[in-house]
Amino acid sequence: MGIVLLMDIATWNVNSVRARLPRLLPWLEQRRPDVVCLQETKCLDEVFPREPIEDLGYHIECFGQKTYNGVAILSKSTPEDVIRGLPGEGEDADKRVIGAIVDGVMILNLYVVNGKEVGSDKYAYKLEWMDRVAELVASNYPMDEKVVVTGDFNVTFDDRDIAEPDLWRNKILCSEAERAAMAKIMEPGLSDAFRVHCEEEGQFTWWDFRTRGFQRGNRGLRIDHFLMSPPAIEACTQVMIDREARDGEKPSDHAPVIATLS
DNA sequence: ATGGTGGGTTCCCCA
Repeated sequence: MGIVLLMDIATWNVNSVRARLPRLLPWLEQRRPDVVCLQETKCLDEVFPREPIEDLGYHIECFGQKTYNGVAILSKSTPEDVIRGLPGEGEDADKRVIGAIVDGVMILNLYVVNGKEVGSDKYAYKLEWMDRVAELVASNYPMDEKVVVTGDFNVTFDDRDIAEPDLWRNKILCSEAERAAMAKIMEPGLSDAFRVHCEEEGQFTWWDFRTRGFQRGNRGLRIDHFLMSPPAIEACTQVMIDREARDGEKPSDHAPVIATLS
């Protein structure tokens, strides 16, 4: 008799955890995910809004900075073996990585560098940063364990992940080098869990505020992902994009994505 | 259309 696992793991780029509290708190109450990986929390750990989230029964592990970036893991069970940042980083490095083991599942939560524009300095930084993530995954995450690498990857896999693929051809979030960097992260044995369950095009997780892409006919991209090891893929029964959370008053520009392991 | 909107901070940056 093994342990019965029934676990909803969510990922959500909230674009400021403090600004998003009026959406995050009711969403936690409604969806009650067991684990929530947040990105772009945009605050120092000492001002992370712990109380209202703890009141809903969540442990909080956060790794933030002022203004930019910031990640957190909320979990109903106590997280173990928490890691913050990439190996060898200095104190001033971007806060983009937090990991933990929750109920035996090895979770790695990433806010991947955006990269601004193909060929820019930030683009080079993105590729180099993703290379370091690949190193971490290859050396510290055994593929015979349940491994879930999730977050905002700022990379699409193929044309199905892009509302207007010809407009985005070889642009940021869609270039071959970014996709190769994704493939390198996944090389030890991770798969795109969403595509195990859904082959359809037009399934997006991010819509640009500036072009009003959500309101103007679902003009989005799929850039928030669940990469899973074979035992996690085996346990994963569905991956759903919660479009409702992208609608309404003061949403983030990203929808949450929820994976169920059973 | 090299913008647009939104969040955080500072008189602009990042997405």
